[in-house]
Amino acid sequence: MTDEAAPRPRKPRADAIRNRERVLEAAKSVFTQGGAEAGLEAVAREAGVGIGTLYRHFPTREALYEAVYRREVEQLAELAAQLAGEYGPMEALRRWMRALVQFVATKKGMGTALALAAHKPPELMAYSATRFQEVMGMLLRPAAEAGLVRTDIGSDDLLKAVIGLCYLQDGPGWQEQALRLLDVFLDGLSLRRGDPPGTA
Amino acid sequence: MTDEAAPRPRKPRADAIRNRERVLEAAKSVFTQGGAEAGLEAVAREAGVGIGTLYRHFPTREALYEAVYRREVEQLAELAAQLAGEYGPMEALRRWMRALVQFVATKKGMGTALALAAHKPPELMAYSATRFQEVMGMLLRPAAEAGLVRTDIGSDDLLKAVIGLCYLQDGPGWQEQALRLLDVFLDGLSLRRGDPPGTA
DNA sequence: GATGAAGCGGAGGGAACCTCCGTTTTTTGT
DNA sequence: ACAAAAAACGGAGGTTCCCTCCGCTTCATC
Repeated sequence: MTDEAAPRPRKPRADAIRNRERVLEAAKSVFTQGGAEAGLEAVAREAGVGIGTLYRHFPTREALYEAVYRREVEQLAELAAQLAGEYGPMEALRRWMRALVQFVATKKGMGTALALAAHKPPELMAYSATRFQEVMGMLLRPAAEAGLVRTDIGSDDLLKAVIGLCYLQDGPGWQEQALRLLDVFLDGLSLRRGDPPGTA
Repeated sequence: MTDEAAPRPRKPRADAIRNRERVLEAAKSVFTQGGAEAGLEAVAREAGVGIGTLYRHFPTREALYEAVYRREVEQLAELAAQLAGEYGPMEALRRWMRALVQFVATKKGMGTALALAAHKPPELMAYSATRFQEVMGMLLRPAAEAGLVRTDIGSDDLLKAVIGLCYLQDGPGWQEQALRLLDVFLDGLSLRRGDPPGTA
């Protein structure tokens, strides 16, 4: 009942962190390839850890799904920063949005599974939507300031547009089509016509 | 290779039909209560048939999901005809839309599972959307002809509205809220204000 | 009724889930 | 550098569910 004093929290163990990361990597790979209901033991094997370790880090299947998802969102956000440093505003924007299409693509196979398990996705959705919008803004602003794009389209519009483009489609070969439509859209967004946006 | 002549198709057995129906009924109950990943043996038990029988009728879990879903869509359509005979246009419409809300409610728990399993849902979605729209039209037309509702709202709008109402919400107590919103919406649709829509 | 096709049931082999605990690794204190 | 203890590891194995297979029963037909 007396509140516990400072019990000197330990530094987290290095192998624990490493293993956690490995499992996430493996899970992403396995789920992407084998569908969302792939065996967890397969994930553990791929990660080179015991099944017990997997369960300690992610007590339920759903927890694992969620962690994978969050990690990918984060990586996508980091990609934006990287692209912004490497390319001009327009090209960075284009490349990032392409990556976003692919992200959504893999999620259509797996994210549905996420939605199923628990009903925690509301918070998750909000989280990723916010995160993505931040990133979009980060990429969009420089382009706007350089006078390269229309200024009446906000990052929220842009995000919705991409999601919309992806969710309208469904057949095979769909991804290509979505990417094509994305290019059209970005051309429309751009203010300078005529010069090929091509390589760097 | 020679095309087969008329091989005298047999009349389907009575017990087979009966059992099939029983399984569907049981599946609906079990899935609604215990979630979409409830054991299939539980379904068989509830239906009072052997597990083998279940698997003969529905070779995969997903096939069972789909059949349950289709059946419910069909029942909901029949309900419309019945309500149209029993109540006035406005009341029939209201009652049916309430049933639709509840339908969507159960589907949020189970339909997601449906989406997961195979990627057949595009066709399923189209099917039910079409079916529902037919029914909506059937209920809406009399109300419109009797001058009870605005005529600038079509059955497609109405359907989308309900789905929208349901999908915006998520917390507990959500269903009540959706029903309340539905009432508001229907009041807005109606041309005669002031009289309580209450009992029959 | 007789007959045989169609359907029924449930035992059982296999796969996946997840817990539990003896062993190993890492951190911390000296 | 070393020892002690906390934390994490691995995987055997109990449990649960999946789904096939086949001998028995029931129904439609003749």
